[in-house]
Order: sequence, then C-alpha cells, then structure tokens
Amino acid sequence: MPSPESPESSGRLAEQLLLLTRRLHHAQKHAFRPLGLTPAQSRLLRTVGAHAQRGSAPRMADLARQLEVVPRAVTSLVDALEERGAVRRAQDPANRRVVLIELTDDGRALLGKLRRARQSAAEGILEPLGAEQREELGGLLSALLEQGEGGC
Amino acid sequence: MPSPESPESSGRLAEQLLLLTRRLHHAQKHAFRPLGLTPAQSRLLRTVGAHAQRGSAPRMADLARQLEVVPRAVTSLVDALEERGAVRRAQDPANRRVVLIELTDDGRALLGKLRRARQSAAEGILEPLGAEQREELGGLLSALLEQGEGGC
DNA sequence: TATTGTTATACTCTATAACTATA
DNA sequence: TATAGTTATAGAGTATAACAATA
Repeated sequence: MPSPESPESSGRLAEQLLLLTRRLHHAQKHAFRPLGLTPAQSRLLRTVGAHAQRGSAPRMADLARQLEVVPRAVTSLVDALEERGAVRRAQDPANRRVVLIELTDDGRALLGKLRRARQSAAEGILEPLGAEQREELGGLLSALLEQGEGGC
Repeated sequence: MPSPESPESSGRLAEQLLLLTRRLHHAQKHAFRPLGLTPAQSRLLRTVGAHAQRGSAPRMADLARQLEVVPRAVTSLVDALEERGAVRRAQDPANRRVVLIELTDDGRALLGKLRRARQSAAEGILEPLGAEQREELGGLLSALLEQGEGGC
C-alpha cells in the first residue's frame, strides 16, 4: 500500500532528474561534436526532420512552441544550421512575415549520422535499464510531460 | 511480455528527460529568484548544507566531485554565495592548499526558505504522479545514477 | 613533481526588450 | 493594432588552459 504523497520526495526526485540530465547533456555534447552540432542544434534539426517526414516545413514559431523556447532562441539555432547547410529559410508565399524552415539534402544526410550518435549517447546513460524498465520510465515521463503542454 | 531492448526507445527517453528537466529548471529559476539564488547556486548551497548537517565542511574539490562539475565551476558559485553571506571560505590548517566551505547562520536560514521553494517548484512538475509512481520513478532514476558515479 | 584552487577566457543556451516588416 | 521574426544585449552555466601556492 503506497504512502500518501510525501512532499519531501519531490525534492529528491528533482535533484536526480537534474543530475541525470546533466550527464545526458554531457554525453550528447561529446557524441555530437564530430558532426559539428551542439545538443540544442541537434534537437532543432530533429524537429525539422520530423516535420519534413510528414511533408511539411515548420515555421519559426512552430519550432519555438515545440522546443519550449522563446522565438529568439530559434533564430540563433537556425542561423547555425543554415550556415552549416543543414536547413534553409524559405518565405511563405501566403504570408510574407512567415519564415519556413526546410531540410536540405545535406541536412537529411546529417540526420542519419545524428541518429546513431544520439542513440549511442543515450544508450550510455540508459544502459542499466532493461526493456521493461524503459517502458515504465517512458510511461512516467509521458505522464509528467502531458500536463502543462500549453506552456506557461 | 517485454520486447528486447529497442535501440530506438533510448532516443525518445532522452528527449523526454531533457524536456522535462528544462521545465524543472525553468520552474526553479522563478521559484528561487525571490531568494536571490540561481538554480546552480541553490544546488551548491544544499550540498554544503548536507555536509554541515553531518558536522563537516566540504573542500572545493569535494563539491566539484559531488556536483559533477569541474572545480573551476565551483569557484564561481562559492564566490556568489560568499558575497551573499551564505557560506564562507576557511583554510584547512592541516593543508594550506585546501579551502573549506562553511555554512554561515545566514546560509542556514536561507536553506530553510530554499527548501520550501524547491518543493513547490518540484511539486508543480511532479504533480501528475501519485506516491506509488513517484517511488517507481525514484527507483528507476537511482538505478540510472548508480552507474558511472566514478565520473568520466 | 603532484595537488588545490584560482585567474583568464570563451562558448552554449536561453531570456528580455526594442525594432522592422508585414497583415 | 496584432503578428512574425529579427537585432541588440545580458546573464547563467560550464569548460579548457595557464598559473600560483603548497605539499
């Protein structure tokens, strides 16, 4: 029988989450360096790739919402990826204020390499868990992420 | 019946972890601002507090190891906390290279306020989980953190 | 010569605020 | 007037490298 919500536990969970993510970020940083990508750039590129797979090109504002960052942060990341040739900015003919982010062929190739690097970085962190435990963890994280999707 | 380790799942778990921690960091930043503390400073202060509770004062190197950051990073955080009057540097008489970090009375009082702020920030994130699920999550995170404690 | 912590420096990530151009 | 994205700026967090003091 589970005890009632202990307010003390939440602080410890938060600490664990932060430390684990620090390690993950560190692993990604090193795994992505050979590709010339920072973790945040990789995250953006993956998001653009997901849109491209559905045959669409996201707007800057779409990316900001999905990544849960301010639009200004997207500008810098797209700047870096565009300079690297992985994405390109295009104007939406229907609304000339809107900037659409398109994946280039180079970007598509980069995504393939990135996928492997991402997995090896994540695997180094998640290695202690078996398939069943990973599913459990995924479920708990999904439950936590579902709330507050509307932003603050 | 659980399927075997799926390499694809690890990438998704990593993404979830990073997004959740981004929210947590954001919540902490706002919860700690009234106390004049940043999340990293709070984390350091809590670590010093834990040592103090055991009647000991950590060295800079101890803090770097526990926080899993480079010693140089600790210097900046201690600088900030010392300026704020929450901790003070003391020399180890047994080894004059060593700097011991002591909690001041102000620091102790600050830790009390910090504890409440930390809990409210964490609670805002963890609210969807019941006690049983939190225990489950804590167990999984502990399993993940146990490995690689030796640093890289 | 090895260890402890520091000064100096730089980069990543993200934020706020003010501005431009569209609508 | 409201929206989309940008320029300008700043601050948090952390890293590497060179160095001083001590052992």
